[in-house]
Amino acid sequence: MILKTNRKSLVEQVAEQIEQLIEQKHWKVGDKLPPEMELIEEFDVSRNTLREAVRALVHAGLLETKQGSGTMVRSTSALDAALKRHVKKSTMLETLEVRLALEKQAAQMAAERRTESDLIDLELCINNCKEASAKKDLEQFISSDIQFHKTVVAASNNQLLIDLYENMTEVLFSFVQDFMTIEPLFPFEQGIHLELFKAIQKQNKESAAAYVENDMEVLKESIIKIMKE
Amino acid sequence: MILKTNRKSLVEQVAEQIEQLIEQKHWKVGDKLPPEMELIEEFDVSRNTLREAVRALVHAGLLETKQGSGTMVRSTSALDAALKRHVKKSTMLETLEVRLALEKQAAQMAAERRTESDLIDLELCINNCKEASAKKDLEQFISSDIQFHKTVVAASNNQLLIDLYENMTEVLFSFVQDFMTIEPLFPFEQGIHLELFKAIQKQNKESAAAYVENDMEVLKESIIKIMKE
DNA sequence: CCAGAAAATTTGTAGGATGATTGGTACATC
DNA sequence: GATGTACCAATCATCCTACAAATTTTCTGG
Repeated sequence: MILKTNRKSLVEQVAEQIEQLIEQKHWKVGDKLPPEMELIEEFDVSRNTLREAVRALVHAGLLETKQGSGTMVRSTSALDAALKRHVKKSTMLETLEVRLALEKQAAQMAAERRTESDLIDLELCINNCKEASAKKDLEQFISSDIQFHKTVVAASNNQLLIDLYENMTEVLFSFVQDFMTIEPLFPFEQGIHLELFKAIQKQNKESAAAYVENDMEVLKESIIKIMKE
Repeated sequence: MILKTNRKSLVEQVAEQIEQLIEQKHWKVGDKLPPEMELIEEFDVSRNTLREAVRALVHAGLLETKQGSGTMVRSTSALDAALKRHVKKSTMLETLEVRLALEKQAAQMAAERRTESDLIDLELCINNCKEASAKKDLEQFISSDIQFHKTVVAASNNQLLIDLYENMTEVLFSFVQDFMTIEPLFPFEQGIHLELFKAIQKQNKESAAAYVENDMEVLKESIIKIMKE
């Protein structure tokens, strides 16, 4: 067996190290990286090499550079940027369908694995929604609603699923938030929340999945309706 | 009102153009890009700027450079590389669960939307599996099996779903292909194929989903079993 | 203290020089 | 003729210096 010629380029080595330092929270989101000159000395490479490494991570969405100011950490994961770019080429309905797939699975897994702490979190979200609904505060309702769904997915305890779901949700709502009025849906959404919560509490997989499907179906129809106008 | 300084860096502009040229099939997968010097002239930028742009796309997985040889197009989508990097940090079971979510949804959608042509494709895959099974050809069986599942997902007609599913599948099988012997599963897999095909043919959503779930459950258990050894 | 100018800092772009790797060619050898 | 070797050309990798442009910090005159 012959070993692969695995000699990575200097640029890739530096990029990898920076990525690791970000992942290990040595540099956190929002932090400013040391200026090029210092990094050059630390990594012991030329300015070109360092710049190519940094530029690769900027393109990937992890870093952000501003001329004259410096380089900042923008995100800990390159998946966000790549998914967003890719999803932009898809239609809203396609994205919605994928989100449905993920949330349905997540709801079933949440029903199986939910802890007491998950239930407490979910109840908190439900109360926030109720509060927003009483105040007719659309913005708070939407954000609480999203938080509820995210909390359901979080209870699945599958990090990959959580990451993908959050991306889908984010992209979807950046699509619709401008022209969508979901106010008439308030009572319906709250009903779903409560039923889904009960299903997860009782660890009833099938009915949890059914409620998610029901919810998505309504959301889908209202999106289709809006798009026809 | 003053417009934001929307001036993208030269590097990003060049990278974007190259990305577009790849997407528009001006440069196809496997093609060799012109050497740096020519690209410098075409884009009218400095060597550094061009190299930073190319390097960003190399890191994203779209291009591949070999010293002395040139720069080749490796993929048309950056999602592949990003997902792979991200999924590598997940466990195999997490990946499997996401794949289940996607395929279950896809099977239901396939049952609703399948065309006659989809059915023909599926039958072809089934026959290939049968053939491989008769010859005890493990490699052909696995590749035909994967092809069958991909064809089911393709019948969903949702490109985003298809892209995500293919990535999950690819990563999973690169995990297991080395040490997994699924030969004992031949009869079971073929049974599932046939039942799933019938469900899709009869446009029975529920039973299509059930068969996928059944299939995945068995695969999951056999993976868990192997990992314990 | 404060506004505005000046200086320092930092990233962006340009161009050149040298080294390393790859692919191919010509030629000698067997 | 097949094979191995030496050489050459093309191409990317790395390093260097220089200057431009944007931002932040410091200084200065009132």
